[in-house]
Amino acid sequence: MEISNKISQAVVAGIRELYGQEVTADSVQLQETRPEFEGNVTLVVFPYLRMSKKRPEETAQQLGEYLMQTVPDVVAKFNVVKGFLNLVIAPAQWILLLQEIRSQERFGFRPVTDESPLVMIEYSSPNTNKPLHLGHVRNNLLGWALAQVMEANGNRVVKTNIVNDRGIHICKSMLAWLRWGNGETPETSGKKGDHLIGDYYVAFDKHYREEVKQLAAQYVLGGLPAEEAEEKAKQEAPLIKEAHAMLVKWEQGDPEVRGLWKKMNEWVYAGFDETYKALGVSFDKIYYESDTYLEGKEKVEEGLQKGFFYRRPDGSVWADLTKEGLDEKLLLRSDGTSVYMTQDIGTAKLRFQDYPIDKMIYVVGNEQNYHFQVLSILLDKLGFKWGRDLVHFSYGMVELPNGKMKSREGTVVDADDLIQTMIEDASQMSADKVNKLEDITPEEAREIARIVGMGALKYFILKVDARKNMLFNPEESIDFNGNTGPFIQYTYARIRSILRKAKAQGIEVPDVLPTTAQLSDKEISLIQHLNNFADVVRQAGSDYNPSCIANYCYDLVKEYNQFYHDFSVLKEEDKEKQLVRLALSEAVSKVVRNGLGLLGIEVPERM
RNA sequence: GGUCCGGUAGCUCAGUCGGAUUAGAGCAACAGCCUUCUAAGCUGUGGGUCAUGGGUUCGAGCCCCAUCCGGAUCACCA
Repeated sequence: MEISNKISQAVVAGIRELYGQEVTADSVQLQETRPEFEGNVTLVVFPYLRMSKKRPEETAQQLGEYLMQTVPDVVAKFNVVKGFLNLVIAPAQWILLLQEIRSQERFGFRPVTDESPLVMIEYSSPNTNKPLHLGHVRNNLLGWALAQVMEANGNRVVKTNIVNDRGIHICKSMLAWLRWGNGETPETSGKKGDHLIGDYYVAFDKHYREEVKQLAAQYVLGGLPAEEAEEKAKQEAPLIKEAHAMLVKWEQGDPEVRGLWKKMNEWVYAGFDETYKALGVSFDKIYYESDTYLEGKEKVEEGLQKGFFYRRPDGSVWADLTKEGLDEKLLLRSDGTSVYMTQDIGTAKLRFQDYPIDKMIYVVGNEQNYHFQVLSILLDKLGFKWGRDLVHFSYGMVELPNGKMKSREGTVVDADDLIQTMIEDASQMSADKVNKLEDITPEEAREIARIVGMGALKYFILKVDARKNMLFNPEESIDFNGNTGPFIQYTYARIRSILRKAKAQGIEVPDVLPTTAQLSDKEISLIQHLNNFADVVRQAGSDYNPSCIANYCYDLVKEYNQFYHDFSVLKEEDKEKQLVRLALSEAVSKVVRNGLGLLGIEVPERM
C-alpha cells in the first residue's frame, strides 16, 4: 500500500507538471506486472493520452523518466511496452513493506471505535418446528462471515437472530406430539430437541396427507372435480382444523397451550444451540416473533393515520406501491391479524428502540428479494432512517446433484448429520496419515479433526459467490484435495512447523529486517500478494461478499506452496535470505489465519 | 406476462476499476516428482465460439441494447 501510494502521488504530480492537468490519486491505475515483462508494478497510461496529446509509448517514457527523478528510492528502473509503463521497485521497499505487514497483528483490518457506524446483521432466522438443514448452514456461515468482515472494516456489529417461534407450523408439531408422543422428551428419547420436534412435524404431515387423500376421495364420490376436492379436503381435514384451533387458543393465551409451546420450544432451542456451537456462530441479541408480531400492527396503524396506507371495505390494510413500480401489498388481514411483512416492521421497531442502528443487513435467501424491496420502502415511509438503505444480503439456493434443496420435497441434508460426517471424514483422513500424528494425543487428534472437517464444510460453502445458487455435492465436499479449506489449513500447519523448527534452531526473525537482502521475483510477488489482503477485506466489506476472501486465501497459499517447493528455508545458507523467507512465511501464515478467521474457519497448528 | 438474478473447460467454481498476442484454478484423465523444512503437496499434457447477435472505445468475459436458456418472485403462507 505504501509503495503504490507513493507512486500514485508521484504520478499525480507528474501529470500536473508535464501536462498541466489534475487527476486524483485514486484514478491512477496500477497493477502487478505480468510475469513475461520486467518490473513489479505497471502503470496504465492510456487514460492520460488525451492530456499528453502524445503516443502511448512517448507518454509512458516521459512519466517513467519523471518517476525515476522524483522518487528514485522507490522506482529503480522502468521500461515501456505500448501504453504500459513497467516499474522496477527498489528491493528495499519490498522489505519495508513486508516488515510493515508482519509487524501488524491484524494487517488490513480497520479499528472499531465508539464512533464507528453501528451495523446490525440479522441471520439464521429459523423456524422452531424443524432442525436446521443445509440451507440454514449456508445462511449461518454467510451471516457470521459477513459480521466478521464488517467488523474488520471498522464497524460496530450487532449480530441478531429472529426466531420464528409462533404460527401454524409449531401447532402442527405440538398437536402431533400430544396425539402420538406418549410424553416423549429429549431426555427419554435421547434425541436432540429440534430433531424430536421435527419428527413430530413430519408425523403430522404424514397423517394429514392421509386424511386429505381419504377426504378428497369422498368429495370426488360426491361429485366434485378432483382438483377442487383436494383443495377442499386440505382445508377440511380434521387435523388441520385442530391445529388451527390450537393456534387460536395460543393467540388467546390459553395457559395449557402456551405451557406446552414453551416447553417444546425450549427443547428446540437447546438443540439449535448445539448446532450453532458446532458451526461456531453466535448472536448478540435474539428476537422472538412471539414478542414482535403484535408490534408491527401499531406501526401500520400509525402509517394508516399518516395516509401512507389505506383500508379496504373488508377491513384489510394495504400499501400502494405502484408508484415505486411494485404492486399493492397486504399489511393486515381483514380479521386484523398480521402477516409476515407486518412482523418484520414490528421487529424493526423493537430493534431501533434497542440500538441506534446506522445500517441494517438482512441475511435472507434470494427467494425473498421482492419482500425486502417492499420492506425497504415501507420502513423508509415509516421513518426508519436506515430503511431506504437496508441491505438484503441475498444468497442463492443450495441445490443437490439430484434436485432442488426444498424441504417439502424431502431431499434435505440435515445440518447435524452433515457436521458429524465432515468431522468423521476428517478424522479418517488423518488416520490414514498416521505417521505424521505420532506424538499427538487422542484429544488433540479429535480437535484437529473438528477444525479440519468444519473448515472443509465452511470453505466449500463460502468460496462460492453468495448470490449465486450453488451445487452441494456431498462426495466432492469431503474431498480434501484441491481448492478446499483443508488444503489451506495444511499449508498453514506446515508454515507453523517451519517456524517452530527455526525457533528450536535458535533462529529468531528480528523486527527490523536487513534491507540489503536480495529478493527473487517470486518473493516480491508474494509480498505484493500479501499486501493485497487489505484491498480484499475492503472489497468484501463494500460488496458484502465474503467469497473473495476465501478465494484470496487459496491463491495466496497456492503461490506460497510453489515457493515452498523451490526453497528450503531452514537450510538456506545466506542468513539474510533465510530471515526474509522466514519473515515471509510468518506473514503468509498470519494473513491466512486472519483471512480464514473472517470466514469463521479455524487453523490448526499441526495436522 | 411484469420485476429481479444467473449462463465462463466434461463437472464444480474464480476472474478486482474495462487492460497486455496465450481467459484461470480445482475435480475427473494421462505422464513425472517423496534420502529433501509435513506428498492433504508440486510439475507437465489434453480440454474454451466466455449462451447468441449487435453496439460503446485505444482495448470488452466485464459496460449498453436485443434475443435465447435456466432460476426466483409477483398470496388474507412464513
